[in-house]
Amino acid sequence: MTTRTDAPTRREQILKEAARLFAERGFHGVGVDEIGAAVGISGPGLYRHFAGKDAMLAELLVGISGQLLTGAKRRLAEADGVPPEEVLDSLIEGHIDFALDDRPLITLHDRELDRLRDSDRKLVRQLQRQYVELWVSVVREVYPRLPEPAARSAVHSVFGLLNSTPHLARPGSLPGRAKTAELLHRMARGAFAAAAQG
Amino acid sequence: MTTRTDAPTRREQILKEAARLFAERGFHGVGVDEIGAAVGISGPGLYRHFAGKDAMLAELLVGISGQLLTGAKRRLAEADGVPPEEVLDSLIEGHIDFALDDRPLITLHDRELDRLRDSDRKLVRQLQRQYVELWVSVVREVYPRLPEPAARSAVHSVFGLLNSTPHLARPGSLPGRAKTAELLHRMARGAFAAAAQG
DNA sequence: CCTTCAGGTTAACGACCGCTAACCTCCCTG
DNA sequence: CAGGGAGGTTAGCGGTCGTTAACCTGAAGG
Repeated sequence: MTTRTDAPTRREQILKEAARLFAERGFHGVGVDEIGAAVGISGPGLYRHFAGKDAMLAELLVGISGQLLTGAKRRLAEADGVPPEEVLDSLIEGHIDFALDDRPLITLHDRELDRLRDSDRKLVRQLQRQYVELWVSVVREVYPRLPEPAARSAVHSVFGLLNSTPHLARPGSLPGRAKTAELLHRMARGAFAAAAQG
Repeated sequence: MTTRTDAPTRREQILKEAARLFAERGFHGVGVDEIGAAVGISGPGLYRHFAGKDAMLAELLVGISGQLLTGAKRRLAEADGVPPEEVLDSLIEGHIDFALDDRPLITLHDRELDRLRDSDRKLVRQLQRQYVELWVSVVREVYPRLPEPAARSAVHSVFGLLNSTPHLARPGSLPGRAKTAELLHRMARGAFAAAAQG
């Protein structure tokens, strides 16, 4: 874990608020003035930190995809000799942590991809594909009888399940973060198990 | 089943194309000229059929929510004396049919709700809530030991799972509609079962 | 045959939005 | 203590977009 104690840079503030606003009202629904206002500067001041509105979205989406992939790779690298069931649990846990802690990013991740420049979109898709394939390989180790296309569909569907956290009640009303994480984890495992039981 | 054989009205054409475009590029990302062009008329001609762009989105979202709720109510009404497991299967089947046959609508359904006028948004949310509560009650009949908050979370998560169909490969490359529907169905049941196994 | 009206058309207006230009003001550093 | 860059500011330009206005046309109906 690389925990940070130092204050966030202005750039990071902007990205965080932009993510929240984009998730709430959509990329085209948010003006640069609003993003600026959210961090206490106004409008064109943002251009001291980013080339443009598109660049903010690109950095957010590339960051998310990269972070997910990097985390998954790390988990896989650390799992030498560990039974595949536990590796899958680790992947699920990592994804749930992300979905619960960075809901706006999860929302953006599958919602605003098409608003990117071609090159950025290709990069993000490539990272996403690697992430999916990594999951598929682990799932097929746990359930060798599951054909690859079905495994891939199952992985996408489980992502849909785990990424449903933004639709869950506003933080506070749900049975607590730990309970929610555990429920999601169990459901994901149950879904995979059922998928394999063809 | 109320199958239609007559040609779609211009209004319906517009709604269908608008749904596709909104799903592809987002509500704010589509201009009225594009919607018009998609049905062979241009721009302001749309205003002979709708009060404005907002009205199209509103009609789409209210329509989706209402259709889902109506279908679920019908399934429940037809299930007198049927074991709750089969009722749940019927609900799942209905939702999968919708998700597979109307992907753009499913996409819009949880993506552009916030772009609605207050009154329309309240209506849609009310319909959605009724739909969720209907599922919750059936789920709790099948799994009486599952507490209500957990059941509600589980239902939302399963919706996420079932609504993942737009992310599945373009039609044709996946293992066939029937196979996909069956896989999704199995996973949904597995997810619920695992949720109940606290 | 004239009227009416549904369903189009193009022109244009007003608002908004992303972005640039020009300028200001600290604070750091040689 | 000069000066220069980092990080703001406001004014404003150019383009886009939703919407309205004004006009046209073909088919139905008395």
